[in-house]
Amino acid sequence: MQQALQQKVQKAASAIAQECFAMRVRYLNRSLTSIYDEVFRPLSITASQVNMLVAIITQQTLSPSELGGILNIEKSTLSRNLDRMRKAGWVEIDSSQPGRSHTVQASEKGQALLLNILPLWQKAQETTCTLLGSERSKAIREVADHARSEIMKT
Amino acid sequence: MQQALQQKVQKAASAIAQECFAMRVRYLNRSLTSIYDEVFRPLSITASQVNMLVAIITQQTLSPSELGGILNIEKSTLSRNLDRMRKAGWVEIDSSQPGRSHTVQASEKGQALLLNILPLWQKAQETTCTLLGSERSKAIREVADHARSEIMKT
DNA sequence: GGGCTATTGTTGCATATACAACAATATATG
DNA sequence: CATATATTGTTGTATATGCAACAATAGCCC
Repeated sequence: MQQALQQKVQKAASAIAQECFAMRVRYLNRSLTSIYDEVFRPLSITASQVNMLVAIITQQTLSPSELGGILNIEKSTLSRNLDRMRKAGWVEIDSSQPGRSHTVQASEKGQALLLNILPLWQKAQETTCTLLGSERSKAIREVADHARSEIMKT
Repeated sequence: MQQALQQKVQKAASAIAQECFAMRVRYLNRSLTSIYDEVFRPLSITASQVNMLVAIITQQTLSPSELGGILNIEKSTLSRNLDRMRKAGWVEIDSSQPGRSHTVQASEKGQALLLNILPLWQKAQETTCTLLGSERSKAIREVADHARSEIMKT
């Protein structure tokens, strides 16, 4: 490969490495998810599942598609994630009205679990805050909440 | 379930929903990754693979474990991701010294691909900047780069 | 009402991710 | 030098994620 081309390639790689937003949120995702997954492990629940459980309990009852809208999770992903949580006994899914939009809600077991999750979550939250610093932690909230409001518009 | 307990559960869920960092970076990850995946689709490469290719080209040559350190990706994940990229012909993996640390580098095809990726990446980058606003975009960079420097210390 | 379209959910397939266990090698320590 | 320990990489297993295609239903327009 020519010298000139090589330099172009290097410059392109450097530019992307120094600027890319996707690379950065993906890095943060891996790093923070591992913190939360680790503290939740004694309860055999993942960070992803805690997120879903929290959203379901907050909303009391809702359809899978509404939940997908709130969390911006694709319907097929949600379908299988919910199925795992149903098998674990944390949520109940009412598919009685055939074909109609299903309803999802937390079971008693799922609600009780959340109370055990809370102190573990607080620990992970603190670890994260220490890692990022409190100013940057606030920034994460601000950015994500803004993105969510923008995405929900559409 | 008792009324008092129900309230505790609701409060816990609200607190987590309003504060959780993991929920937020996971949301951003899904939202931004889909923007980049979409623009890269014509080249049959994913955002994750672009990240890896960029890191490899920037470093010129390095071992899988070094790459894992840079991107904070678990070694087993990396092993399989690299294998897919090798099969696609974008990287070369030298395992000649048996048992010793392997070396990874981009192939000519991989380097040429990066030049085609660049304009698509710029488009995704702009879309993201419009979605987040330029101040918040800067904040993402600041937070992730700080986290990376903290994590690299250890 | 009848047909067209949009919404909702599932399934097949592929990639991304990580833990645990393993194998092989490298390094340190006595 | 020999053994104990640490590093490196792969493989088995499981969850998380999304696209495409499909099925079923709901809603709309005439």
